[in-house]
Amino acid sequence: MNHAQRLRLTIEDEIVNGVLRPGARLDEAQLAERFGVSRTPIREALLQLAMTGLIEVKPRRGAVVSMPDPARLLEMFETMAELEASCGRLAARRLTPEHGAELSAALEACRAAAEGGDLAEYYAENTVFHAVIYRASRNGFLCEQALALSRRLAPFRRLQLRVRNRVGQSFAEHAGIVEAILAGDEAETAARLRAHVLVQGDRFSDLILSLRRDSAAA
Amino acid sequence: MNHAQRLRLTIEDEIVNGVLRPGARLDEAQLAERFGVSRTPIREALLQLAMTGLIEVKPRRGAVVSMPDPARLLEMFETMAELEASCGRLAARRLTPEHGAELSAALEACRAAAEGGDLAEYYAENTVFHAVIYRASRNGFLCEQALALSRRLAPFRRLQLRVRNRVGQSFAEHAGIVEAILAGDEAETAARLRAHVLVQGDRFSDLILSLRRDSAAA
DNA sequence: TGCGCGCTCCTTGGATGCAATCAAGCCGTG
DNA sequence: CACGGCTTGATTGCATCCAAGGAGCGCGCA
Repeated sequence: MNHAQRLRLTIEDEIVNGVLRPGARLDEAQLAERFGVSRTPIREALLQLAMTGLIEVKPRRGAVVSMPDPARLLEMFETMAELEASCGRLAARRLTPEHGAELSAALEACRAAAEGGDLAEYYAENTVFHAVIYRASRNGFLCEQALALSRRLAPFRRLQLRVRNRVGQSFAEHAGIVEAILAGDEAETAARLRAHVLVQGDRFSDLILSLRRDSAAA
Repeated sequence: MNHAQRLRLTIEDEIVNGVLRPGARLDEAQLAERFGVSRTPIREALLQLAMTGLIEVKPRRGAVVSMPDPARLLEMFETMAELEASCGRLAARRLTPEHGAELSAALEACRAAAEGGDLAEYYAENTVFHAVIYRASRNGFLCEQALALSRRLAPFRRLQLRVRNRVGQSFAEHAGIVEAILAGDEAETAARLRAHVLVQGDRFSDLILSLRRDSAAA
């Protein structure tokens, strides 16, 4: 694969996984030195990331990891909720036995992680769970869109699970969602998924406070 | 604005407006000469367009305007239907008098174009009509996503209206959608919008045939 | 004559160098 | 002492140059 593509994936990973925080500056020369390449592939990678919305390039002022204001973040979460609801609705309509089994397995993994009390593990299994729903929509394109927005929101969702008792509540919602999908209830699935994702918007003041603290610490 | 940005917008426009057809090859040197710049900003523009999905760059083999296979195109239209349904649902819930007025005005413009029998004009007013619905969702991010996918599908939707009597039917559906939104009926709005967009998938064999003929002619 | 191998040329990918622009700091003046 | 303009420095943006990798073509061999 190309340098630019590998760099793009690497930088994207670092943003998604929280190594590079929202607001962090991305200096071309610095990145070039770090990866041992010239500025050209760095520039190409940054431009591509800018198109996905993960970073922003201000003309003549370089690139920074996107830090949407709270209002926009809320819009993004709402859009995520709509995408997930669509995936879930289609999954409920078209569920194959294979996807049903995957879904149940992912739910069990969430249960195990929740009972284990390991936040990082629950976060990972939660991600898998949602990805299974995307795939179960049996619409590859929609699945890609949902994954893309999910990655874009990852830096912010990461802060959500710390809210008190959120893990237990989240798992309960997961269980309800699976139940609705297995029952083939499209409307119920969509409604539950919407609510599940939007909770993160309801708890919004917490998130804003976390962001403020993070950027103050940086 | 930058050269790369202007080039991106220009090339994007040419793809959306059918000047550059799906499958067309995008030669860097050729484009560079045509726009009187070096290959660097051309490369940057092409990479950005690749991230939006409008074009595909194959390593060492250059860029071509994306030509999704029929199955993927169907997935894309289905996703578009879901996005539009979401926009419509939110619009029905949150409609302001201003957006209501815009919606009625856009509907009237569609009526005029439909009665005038001008396909190009109806196509334009149709685009405006849908854009008004996106905006009426009062979610700027969702609106952007819908517009982006809409542009990406434009090269293919363009072929749809030629289907016999489609304009009249399309307008009737528009009227029904506006009615549902003004009534604040979320579920009805979503259902009607889904059906409206998916008609383009139902007529799919026509589209495939058009594509085959076009690529044979090219 | 048909098939396979190798060569050459064309295209892309990356590096480097140069120019333009913006930001910040400094000096002068009111 | 404060404010404004200028200058300088750093950084981006573009052009040019070089290398590497395929694809197509021709030649040779069976």
